[in-house]
Amino acid sequence: MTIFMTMDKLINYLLEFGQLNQQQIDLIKRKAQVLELKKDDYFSEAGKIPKQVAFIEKGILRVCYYNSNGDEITKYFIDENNFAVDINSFNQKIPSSEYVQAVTDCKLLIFSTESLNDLSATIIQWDGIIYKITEKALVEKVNKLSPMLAEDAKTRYLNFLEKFPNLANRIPLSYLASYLGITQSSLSRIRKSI
Amino acid sequence: MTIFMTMDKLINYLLEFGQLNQQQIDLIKRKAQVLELKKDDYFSEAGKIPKQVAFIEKGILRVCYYNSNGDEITKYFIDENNFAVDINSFNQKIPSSEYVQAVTDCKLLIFSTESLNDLSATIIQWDGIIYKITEKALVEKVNKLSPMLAEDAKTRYLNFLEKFPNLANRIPLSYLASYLGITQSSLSRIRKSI
DNA sequence: TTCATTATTTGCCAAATGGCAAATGTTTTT
DNA sequence: AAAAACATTTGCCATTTGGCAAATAATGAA
Repeated sequence: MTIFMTMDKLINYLLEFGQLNQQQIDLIKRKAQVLELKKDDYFSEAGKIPKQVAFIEKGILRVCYYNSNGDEITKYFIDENNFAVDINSFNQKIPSSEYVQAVTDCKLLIFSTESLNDLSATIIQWDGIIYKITEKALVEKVNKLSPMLAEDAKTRYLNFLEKFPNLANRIPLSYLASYLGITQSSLSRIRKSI
Repeated sequence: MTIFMTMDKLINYLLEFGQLNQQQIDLIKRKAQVLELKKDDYFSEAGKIPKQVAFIEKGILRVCYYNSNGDEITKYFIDENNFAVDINSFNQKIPSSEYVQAVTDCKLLIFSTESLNDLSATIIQWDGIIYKITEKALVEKVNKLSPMLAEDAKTRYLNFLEKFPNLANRIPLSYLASYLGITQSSLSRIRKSI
């Protein structure tokens, strides 16, 4: 084991969206920092201006917020091989209204604002790659959410189980219930019925 | 009235996302074409590769698709001062799975793939502006859909009424019901209860 | 281990929504 | 105008989900 990490997942992921030569890849690796989060740790918090973007190499994060009613709502879960950031707050440099929290132990590769600026200035394809990644992630979220409206809660739960096997019983009911748009009691009954 | 259209809405909209000089503005205007759609006309159809992007200067479009059950689902409505396109299919040049249809008479400004390429090649800020617009539109869609899951159908209907006053009674029940994720009968009853 | 705290399940009943078919209303065609 | 086609409303009843509180289970602290 050397001090040079492979960061294979990150690099392979980036290469899906554009070409990079070895020199560029090395630069990207130098700019990334490893951050390990324990279950329940926060990656970023509401009220703060996000200063980092995370690539999830291992583990699962969730994005949540408090609605006008004071209820904590899980907006979505993000799993391995995806970037996590409140994109709006990050770009506009305004305080986030969301929390990003580890729901399992996580290994993240993080990029600071400055690192991203450097990469953007040095690697000509960088902005295009980031643009494609962002767009794809957002389109996926819309396409995921949209049909959920028409599904009943049981179907939504089963789809969640399919996407995140093993997770359902390791996170608080409240996380999952609010993501599914139902009460904890209802989720508990749905669980029992399966 | 000269042959030079003002296209003020489009230009003002673009200027929200970046600076453009007069020469660039004139070029953009020359690349845009006016397209008037009658209520119920399609701007683009599932199965075809989208070759145009539309800016809605007047009117309202809806994006819809058929789910695995064969039901026609309205994914969302798009109103004035927004761009409309199946971004995924457009960028990847793959057949769309969605229809984009006028739900009122519309006046659109359309850009062809070639025009957009020209603009991208000529106006240095173009890609950045389009990127910001795309990102904002997608983030808005996610932020709109996400809380709908937890709302009851009546609340979703009232929110729709607020955003699109006057539209609810001018479009088929089925468009609205499928957007709200409920049956037509339920929507009819909700209407009556208000 | 025991107690205290927190999370989950359950019972009970009310409210929301769906499914289906018939009735009514509207639009289009002939 | 009459008929046909289509859209919306309504009745009836089943199913889903919510609200609330109590019971039970799981977790963490003393």
